[in-house]
Amino acid sequence: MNHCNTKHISCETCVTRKNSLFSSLENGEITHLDQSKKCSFYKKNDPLFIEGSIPRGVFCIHDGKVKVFTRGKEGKDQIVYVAKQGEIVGFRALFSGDPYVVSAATLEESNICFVSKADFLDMMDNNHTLRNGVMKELSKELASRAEFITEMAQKSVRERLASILLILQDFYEDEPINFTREDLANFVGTASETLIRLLKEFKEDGIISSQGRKITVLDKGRLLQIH
Amino acid sequence: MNHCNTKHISCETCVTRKNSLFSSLENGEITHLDQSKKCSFYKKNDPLFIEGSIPRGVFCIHDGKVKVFTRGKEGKDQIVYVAKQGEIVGFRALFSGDPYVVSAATLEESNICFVSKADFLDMMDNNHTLRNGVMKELSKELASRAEFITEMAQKSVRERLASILLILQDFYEDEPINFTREDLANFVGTASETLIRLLKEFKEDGIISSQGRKITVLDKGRLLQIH
DNA sequence: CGAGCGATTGAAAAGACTCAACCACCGTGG
DNA sequence: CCACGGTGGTTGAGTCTTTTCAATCGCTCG
Repeated sequence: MNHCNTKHISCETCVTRKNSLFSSLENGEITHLDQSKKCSFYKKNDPLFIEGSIPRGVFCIHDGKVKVFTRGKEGKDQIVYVAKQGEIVGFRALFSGDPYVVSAATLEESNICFVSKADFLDMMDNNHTLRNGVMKELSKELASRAEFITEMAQKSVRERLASILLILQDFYEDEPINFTREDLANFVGTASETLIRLLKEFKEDGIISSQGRKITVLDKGRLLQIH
Repeated sequence: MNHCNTKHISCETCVTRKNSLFSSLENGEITHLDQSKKCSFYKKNDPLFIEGSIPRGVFCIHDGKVKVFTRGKEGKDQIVYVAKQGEIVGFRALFSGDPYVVSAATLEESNICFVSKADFLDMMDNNHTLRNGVMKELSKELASRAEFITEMAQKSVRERLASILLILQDFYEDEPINFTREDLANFVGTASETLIRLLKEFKEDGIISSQGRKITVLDKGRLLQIH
């Protein structure tokens, strides 16, 4: 493992938790969770889990950002999802009993807690609200993937890039988008050369600006039109 | 509605049910289900539900086949899933409280039972096995969509067609694939002209044969290589 | 018989990919 | 301090794939 254990983050006082799926936990549950979970610091690009391996629990992002991707054709990654602070990653894999079909890795330095499968499933069984939250999450994710399939299958690379930039602008809130060209190409599903040329066009059209690898969306409206 | 109510199909003796998510129901539950559900006959291409409308229950396919699709760019449909006998369609939408983001329609004449949202959620609450089955379904579906995204984003139309033919061959078991070129194009995510040209090539290469709209896979191995 | 729809073909144009080369930046070790 | 190597970013040119548009064909249904 690349990441290392780090100072314990208390669930009880954790502000991130309050806005997460775990917001409904009761005191007893929080205490138990606090005792059994493991907190780790991840450097940029450290893996959380890898396609084909067996799920042993879920990952709770205290701070930082994570990409979820599959290894596609000739080892080219395809990003299917990005998660940030407050999101829980990897619970989808716990129910089927199958190995992961996706991998996850950090996009930047992150603090992430690990909750074992047994603990998570126990909480799911006992806590109705948590269970409903998880079901809701699964449904939303399923819906968003149906839309993403359509996006990928029907749209040109230019249109896909516009959509992804909108997704990422939202994901990064105020801050500029901080993705390598490679990762961006792996999200849009194109060659990095093509991606770079399109970014250049968007830049010339005043739709985005960029400094180094950081991209800022200037004209959201125009991106929506392309998309 | 295009479909019409039809002779009641008894859940108790239903062979289809025994291999479905509802296999775990107990006698009391079956009786209740039997009383409250509605059975209908659907002609080919009749809609089950439509993107944007509010989910009111789930659809249980007694016999027949169903496509699940989104309306994409310029009204072009994108098929994201196909379901057949024994599958329950539409339960993904019940948990989020949001309108459908996909539509569903029959691919052929089908008999399909409708179970109300309240009944379905009640059974979910009370029946642990059903609940686990549903969670498992959701997870599997999520996994398969992640792979499908990668497929669509990274592969050429030719490769995508090969994959889809493999999926459909499995779906149709022994029988020939019975899809309009339009639907096939809407699954692969391409123009129907392109689809037709590629089918012709596959046919010339002896990989498939076709009579009218029916397609038979002759050489699965070669399709796997393309894919 | 004629309308209309799905299937098919052809030709031209647009889009995207590949390959090859080059640049720019950054951290390392001499 | 600077040369070095490596990685990620950028550009150009040629090629292949895919789309688009237009036209034709064949069949079914009223």
